[in-house]
Amino acid sequence: MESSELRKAGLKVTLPRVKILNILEGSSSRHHSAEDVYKALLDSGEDIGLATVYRVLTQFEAAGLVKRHHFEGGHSVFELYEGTHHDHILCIKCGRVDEFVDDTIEQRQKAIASELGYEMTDHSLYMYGICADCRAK
Amino acid sequence: MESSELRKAGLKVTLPRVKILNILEGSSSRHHSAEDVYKALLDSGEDIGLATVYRVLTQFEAAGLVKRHHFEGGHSVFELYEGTHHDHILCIKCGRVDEFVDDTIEQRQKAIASELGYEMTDHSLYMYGICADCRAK
DNA sequence: TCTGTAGATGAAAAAGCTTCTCATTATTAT
DNA sequence: ATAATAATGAGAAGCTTTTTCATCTACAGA
Repeated sequence: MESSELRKAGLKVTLPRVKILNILEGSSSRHHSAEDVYKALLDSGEDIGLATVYRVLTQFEAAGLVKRHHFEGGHSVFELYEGTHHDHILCIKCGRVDEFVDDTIEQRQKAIASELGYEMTDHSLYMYGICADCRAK
Repeated sequence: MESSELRKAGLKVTLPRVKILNILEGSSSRHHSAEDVYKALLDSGEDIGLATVYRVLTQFEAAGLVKRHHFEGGHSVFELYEGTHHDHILCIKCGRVDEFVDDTIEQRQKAIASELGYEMTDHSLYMYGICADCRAK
């Protein structure tokens, strides 16, 4: 059960945190805005405030349970972190998101960071385009 | 003079637009938030509203004079577009920004987009880390 | 050069998204 | 069970950015 994940993260096991974790784990889509999570909570009859959703997601991020992305458009998107880094490509028409990993790119990034004297802590690669479905229309 | 750039972009040559273009062109730093530009205008004695700064920067972006970046931290950063794409690495301690281009990465990106069925319209790679200076401290 | 009109501006209000405040409530170690 | 500590909800507040609207300006044509 999820409580162990929460305990491991040093977080008290509370109803909001369990419910939010449920939503992140048991949803067909992998990327959620805070608003998405909040609406899903309302839909399932939970009376949890938006402030709590933001707080909990931020804590989850700090605990490494969740990764926060800054897709274009201003708002944050959260994704369960499952131990594997990957990058994203988004369709600007329909919002579809695909994920990928490319070792060549990963290695060049590391090399570039150290060439420039940086100790890399994070990196994010977003590509934007029009997906096959939208082009077919 | 700058008026030709504005005319070429189909924009009337107005004082706010000329001044803002001046700031973008004649500044030591290449990356500016809207607030930065606004403050620079105030400092040089111009009485131009923040709303106009945003409007003008957005128009410049649409006209291809400027590129908008979404660095982490919520707000947009604008950079004069000089015909060459490049990516960024940012120091999370001091805010320093370095730029780089890597053909290997560029080509892998194109390949990945088409493998996934996308027609790529844009891409952005941001790396975050601690620069040499900050590590030395 | 004058003038009309489409377009640009400033100020303030509004709109998102996100965080903070604080009184109340729930969790957990004892 | 209880005390101490942390979490929650509701609303206010904060930030960045956009919109509204009345006023003003650039510039094409007379």
